[in-house]
Amino acid sequence: MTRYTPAEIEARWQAAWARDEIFKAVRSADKPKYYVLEMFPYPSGRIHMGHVRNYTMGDVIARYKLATGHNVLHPMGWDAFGMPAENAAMAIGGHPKDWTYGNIEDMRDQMKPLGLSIDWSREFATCDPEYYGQQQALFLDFLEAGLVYRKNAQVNWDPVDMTVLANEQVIDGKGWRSGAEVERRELTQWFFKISDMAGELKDALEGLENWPAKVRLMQENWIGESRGIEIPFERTDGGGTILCYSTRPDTMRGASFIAVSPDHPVSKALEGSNPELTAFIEDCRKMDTTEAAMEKAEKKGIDTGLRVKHPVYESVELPVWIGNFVLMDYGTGAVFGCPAHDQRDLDFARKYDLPVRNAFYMPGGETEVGTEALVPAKTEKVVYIDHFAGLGETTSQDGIDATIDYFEANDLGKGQTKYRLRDWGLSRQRYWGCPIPVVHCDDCGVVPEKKENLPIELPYDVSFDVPGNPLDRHPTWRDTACPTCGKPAKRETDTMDTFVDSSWYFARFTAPDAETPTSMEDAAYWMNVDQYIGGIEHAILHLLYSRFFARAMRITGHLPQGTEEPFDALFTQGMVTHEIYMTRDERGRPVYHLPDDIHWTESGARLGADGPMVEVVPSAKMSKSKKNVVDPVNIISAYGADTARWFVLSDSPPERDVEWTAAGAEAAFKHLTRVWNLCDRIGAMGKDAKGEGDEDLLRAMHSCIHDVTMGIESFGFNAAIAKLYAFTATLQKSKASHAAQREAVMTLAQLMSPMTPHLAEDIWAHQGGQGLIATAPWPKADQAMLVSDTVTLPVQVNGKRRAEITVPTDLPKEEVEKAALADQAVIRTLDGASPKKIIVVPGRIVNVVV
RNA sequence: GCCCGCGUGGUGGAAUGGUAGACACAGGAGACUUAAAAUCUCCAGGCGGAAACGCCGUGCCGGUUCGAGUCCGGCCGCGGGUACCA
Repeated sequence: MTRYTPAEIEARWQAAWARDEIFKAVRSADKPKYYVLEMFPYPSGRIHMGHVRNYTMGDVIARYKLATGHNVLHPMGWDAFGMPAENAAMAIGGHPKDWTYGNIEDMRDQMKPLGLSIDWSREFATCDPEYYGQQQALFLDFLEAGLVYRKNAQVNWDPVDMTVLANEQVIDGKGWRSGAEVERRELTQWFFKISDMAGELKDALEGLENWPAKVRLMQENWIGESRGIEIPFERTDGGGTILCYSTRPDTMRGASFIAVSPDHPVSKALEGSNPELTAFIEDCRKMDTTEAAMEKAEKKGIDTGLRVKHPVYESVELPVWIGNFVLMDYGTGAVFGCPAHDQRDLDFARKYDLPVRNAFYMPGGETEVGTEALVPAKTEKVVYIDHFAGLGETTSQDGIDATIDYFEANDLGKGQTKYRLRDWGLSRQRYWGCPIPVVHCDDCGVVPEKKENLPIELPYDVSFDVPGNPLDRHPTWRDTACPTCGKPAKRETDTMDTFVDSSWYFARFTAPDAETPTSMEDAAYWMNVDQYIGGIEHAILHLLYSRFFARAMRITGHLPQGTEEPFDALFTQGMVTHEIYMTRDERGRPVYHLPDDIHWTESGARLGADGPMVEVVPSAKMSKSKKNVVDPVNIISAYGADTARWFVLSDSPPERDVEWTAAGAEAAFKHLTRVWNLCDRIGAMGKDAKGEGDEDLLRAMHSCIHDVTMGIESFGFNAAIAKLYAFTATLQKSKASHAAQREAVMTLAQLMSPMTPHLAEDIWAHQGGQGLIATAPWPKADQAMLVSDTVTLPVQVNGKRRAEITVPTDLPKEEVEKAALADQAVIRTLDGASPKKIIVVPGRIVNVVV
């Protein structure tokens, strides 16, 4: 008897796959193509369990598609630009480029032993000049097509470090390194005009049938289409009008104030005129720029002293307030407040003693609004009071529509469809990103770089010992000639948001060496991605940006028609989570520790055997910043890749988060050893050995083929594996003939091959299979072997299970009813009562209702 | 705050509106063994009962249905996103 030695088996078969180049993707007309892609990793330095889970799932699909006769494209690359590389350079010295490429080397070395069916010849990193140079070409084409523009926008500014901070670097309103109170500062920045496509991006969601409904819903809400109206309110001081946007113009009667954003032109004009008001606006500027911070902050305001006329009730004047809760980016940056029918407005009105006036009541009751605003569903009927357009009892939705019509007819306002989606700011004041290929010329202004000068490469000789963007203070890099007039000019020092890098890499994979961003021939053949797999945390931004990019690339001639939605099917896997271990430094800030460094003692978790106690924070997504990561390399070296792969697939449903625990890998290894031993035993049988129960074994086999195939197709990997466990047990106990057992074990190996490809190859070879199992045709379930003659039905009385009957599968309903009523347990439960109704669901259940 | 999910034994989880707890981990008992490991067999939601069996049970409250873990409404808890983390 031989032993299961994964290290040896896995190396051997990986070499065999490489030798035959079976994973190399080549265009071919004789097979249907299948493009499977997992979201590419950020090269943090170590692969973690989330990666193993993600890439193993993709690999199962890729290998299954290969076995079912597809021409598979399954590439891998690196999302290599980003902040952590600069942070590492600041923290430990070194260069972001060296750090990143070193990490890529390490991670590739850790990933390759997993035996993924990847075409490594297509690998690239987004920080390769060959990639980001093409990205710069795309930028120039987008610019020419009017898809990119510049405008002012606010950033988090650290006044001590004199640098722009990412939201993640702002902790409780303070800079993470300096501890200084962060201010908002306005900079001129580059934007993609994604808002122009808002309606289309929303409408097209409906066609994404193979996307999770939750992702489509999240995107729809994010785009946030709303039908409303823009209403100009005339200032009483003759200073013009203030344009307000409202989705509830039907509540106009209840309007009791106007609120404008602190960034609104009205606010800016008043700033400095009055110390109190100036202080208020300055205070608003200290708030984080994040939506969450603004929404959670206490709602505050200040009366500007300005007044506007109510557009309908002309005798009414409304005060104009500045409100810290009004966003300049949404609508017109000004709203009218109707406290009776909006909770936020009501809280605001109660706080500042503003009037609360109903625009409607619920039918049958004129109740006054207290601390809760009256906000019924739009489909509910309400009774409008003294409505200018003559509305009485109707739904809010009808009220809104009628009001918009009335306002438009009387030239009081204009109906508008607006979106919450804002344009995509792509400028970053950082070094480690794709340089924006434009030049600032004193005479010609902002000038696009010439394509022949691409790539505009990052300089290597930079330092991170002082805060700020090293490109800004580089002695010569900025100096260039204006592409238009040739005079000395300065390069743009902003680099691109890393989301740009990941918004088109899937297209680049179809022709990674092309001299242009894409090759139309290759894109036409390989696009779209048939199955995209990645974390749910990317449900909105990455996927929405990629959808925008696909459209923009279509418009600029970089992708063929039909690629506007680049991902035909999407699967969002859950995250791998782990407890977080934390101590605090002398300033009370958290310091995180790796699970490997934690020692569990009777008194709790310690850092090292006698070290300080560690605070255990509940499980969260494994992330480098929280250090709650587990190293899969240990598991691979202890048990082999097949065990690691089997384990991550078997333990929980792929879309759900999984809490990592060390237990379980051992069990997976034991099972694979059992399968190995089984193959060994069958191999040792006499070729002509007869036995009993061939039919039963083959029936179980066909049922397993069916269930595993369905499981793989529906991402039910854990359920598929449960079936494989059961079938293995059946085969282990089987006394069938050698021929039947050999067929069974070879089929078992095939069904396992997407999950444990190395072990499967070995069993296949051991049993004398032809060629590689990876390219052997996928087994088909014989329908005739799946049906049985009899079926066991549970019998319920009033919905509670009381008995079981076994009847012929094709027994007519009336006969099933008779059989159920004849059952002793049913008779006992009925206790003489006569059934009112009997429900027979063929093949499933019988329910007797009394 | 807002948007989107999730919640089932000691644990991970299974279950087209149709027998809740498949499969596995941890646990218990047994076989083999001088012994241990390994392997194999069996038990195992809770309460009551010798057993047959009965009652309860899928975060909480209510509803729809012959029948609800699954659908609907309202809560609670946890997680993801919240536009400069990727």
